Amino acid sequence: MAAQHNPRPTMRDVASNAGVSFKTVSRVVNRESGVSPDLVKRVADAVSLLGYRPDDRARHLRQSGRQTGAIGFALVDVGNPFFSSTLRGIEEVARQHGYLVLAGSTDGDLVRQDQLIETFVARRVDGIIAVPSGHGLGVLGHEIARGTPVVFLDLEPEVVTVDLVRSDHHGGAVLATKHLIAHGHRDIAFFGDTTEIISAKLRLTGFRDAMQEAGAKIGDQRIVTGQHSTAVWQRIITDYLAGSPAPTAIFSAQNFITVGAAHALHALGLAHKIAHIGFDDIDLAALVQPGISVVPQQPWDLGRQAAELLFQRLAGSDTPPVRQIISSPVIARGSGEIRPLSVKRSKRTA
Amino acid sequence: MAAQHNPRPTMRDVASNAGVSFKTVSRVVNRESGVSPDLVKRVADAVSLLGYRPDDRARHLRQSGRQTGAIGFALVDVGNPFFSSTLRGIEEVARQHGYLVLAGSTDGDLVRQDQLIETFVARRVDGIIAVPSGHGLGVLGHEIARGTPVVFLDLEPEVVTVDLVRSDHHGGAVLATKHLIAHGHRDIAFFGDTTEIISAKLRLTGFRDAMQEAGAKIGDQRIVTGQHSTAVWQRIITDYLAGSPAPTAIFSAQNFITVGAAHALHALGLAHKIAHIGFDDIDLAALVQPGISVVPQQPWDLGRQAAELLFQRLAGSDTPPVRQIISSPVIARGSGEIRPLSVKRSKRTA
DNA sequence: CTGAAAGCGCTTACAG
DNA sequence: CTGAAAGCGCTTACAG
Repeated sequence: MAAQHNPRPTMRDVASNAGVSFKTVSRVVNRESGVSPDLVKRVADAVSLLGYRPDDRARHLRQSGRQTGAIGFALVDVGNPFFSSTLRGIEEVARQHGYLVLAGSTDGDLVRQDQLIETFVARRVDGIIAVPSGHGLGVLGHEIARGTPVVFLDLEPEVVTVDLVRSDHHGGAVLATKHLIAHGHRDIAFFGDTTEIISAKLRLTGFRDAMQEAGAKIGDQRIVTGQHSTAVWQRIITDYLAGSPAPTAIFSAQNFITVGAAHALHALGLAHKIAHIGFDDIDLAALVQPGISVVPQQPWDLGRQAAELLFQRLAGSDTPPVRQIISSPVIARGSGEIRPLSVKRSKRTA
Repeated sequence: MAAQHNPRPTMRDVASNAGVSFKTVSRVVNRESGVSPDLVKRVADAVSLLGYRPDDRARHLRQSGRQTGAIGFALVDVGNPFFSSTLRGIEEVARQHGYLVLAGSTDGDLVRQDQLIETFVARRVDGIIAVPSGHGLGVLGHEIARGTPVVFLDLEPEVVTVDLVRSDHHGGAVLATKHLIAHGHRDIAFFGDTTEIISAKLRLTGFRDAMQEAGAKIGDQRIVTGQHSTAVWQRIITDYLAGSPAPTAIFSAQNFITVGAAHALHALGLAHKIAHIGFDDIDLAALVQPGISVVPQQPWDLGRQAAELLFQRLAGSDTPPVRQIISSPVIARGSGEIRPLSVKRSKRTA
């Protein structure tokens, strides 16, 4: 049934081929000193003849309590460039330490997150980096309580007892909103991820806070949140802007939403009329007319730093939990500097 | 030293807590039938009290020869959206089968690829999906010979004895080149990945073939290949176009290069003068002025299909190797339809 | 329905 | 310098 034709050779197979005890094979494979050159050669020959590869599972089993050389990374969606860049950053650090990264997408769903964490635990990863679901910690909470080294990335649950690296979601959203306000806007629409995602909630709160500080009212329909693809966001925002009283500016609080919003604005011919700022940078944002202003993140650095923190824990550090919160200034490219139309509520149809 | 404070409970710990033999714990944990409800309850309570999690490594060890529930994916760079979308597609299929995906970046380097494959093998993955390095198969070749199910993705080594899923690199490049030729171009510059990458070589060959078929000569300096970041490509292409005799059109044969090329063209004010077509689609390509014409790929589908093939092998299929080669037509958005300037070689400086 | 024995492929003590 | 024994945490036969 299985495509595995011939079973893999074991140490015993190598040993009998080389005419030594399998303990000697173990010594040679692990490059322990004190084996006669003659035997080393014979074993090495047998290893390459048979194509022997040690089984890490068996190896780690006996070394119970020692490290297994793998860490897990539970992220929201590897298909999102933000998270995949983050993964790449983690991978680089892990590789320097000789570690493998097990990664999986949760889509922000606690059930999927729990499945993933269980899988990591079943394989006895040495530590976990996680973008925790807004629905709770689930199994991850047990692992933290048990003492498994965990670092949170991007998101921050209410109670944090472990290391954390994330962007300043609230502060970034405040900056973005203030940027629009400074350019004369008071009627701004906010499009963001579902507030079940912690970072999305923080960004929304930042928007509200900045608006309130400026004494600007947020109309009933001005906040739209949800979990959608770029294409769906484009449709939602197109319908929104084509509908009655359009805002003078929009704030798209996530990379896919920003792409959708840009498409909507262009399709409606409003790209030069309605101001637009995004959270998270995207390719080609500088080349669109007008360029899309954003508050960027540094996903690669976030990943690197999270991994550095995790490996410090794995090395035995027991300092109090670290909180690294990274801010970035607005990148002004044009779309965020459009001033409100003097004639408000210009009528337009798609 | 290790942050692992209290060691994980084992089946024996659960057994002594529940007052049963550890074999009974094994039965309950594996939901085997024929355990009295009373014992099931006592064991279940002990499991949750102690926070017992079975150790998959030990489990698989005894089930020698059976499947371990993990597959490996050796890709070039998870930070590249093309590959991360591919990974996401694989992940979806793997999840349906209850499998975990171990993924890692090779950067096209055979040494890194070998390290990664060795790691996969040491963990006894059931199968491997790989974007093989142009420098050879290395350890992967041994694994294929040994009978490990392997599927190639995106790239195709010279000798293929396993399943393969990839885009039609040569045909896509021919289409792109013909598209430019059909719009009057004969002097086209090609920017591509290093030809050590198999797909890059195929794309270059497609370019050459289409040019030759049209009777167009390729000038000495018209082919530029290398392995660079977007920013470096931008600089290279800027310098190239700012230098003497610029081509009337350019073909950027990879997503990062396309982004770099677009930036270069815009910075030089040539975006409306020199035609441009890319291989692989990118976000916002339709919104730039002019829109960037491309031959797209479907990375998500490539991943899904590769995974489907692998799981068929894991289920025991032993049909001859499958070759799935996917083509896409040109998406014309403007940049690829620019006609050559009547006044050739307009002098411009950056 | 429940359990004691043997073994998966290795490493860790212990002998010689 | 080399090897026979015991054990890692489980599952697979085999007893009762």
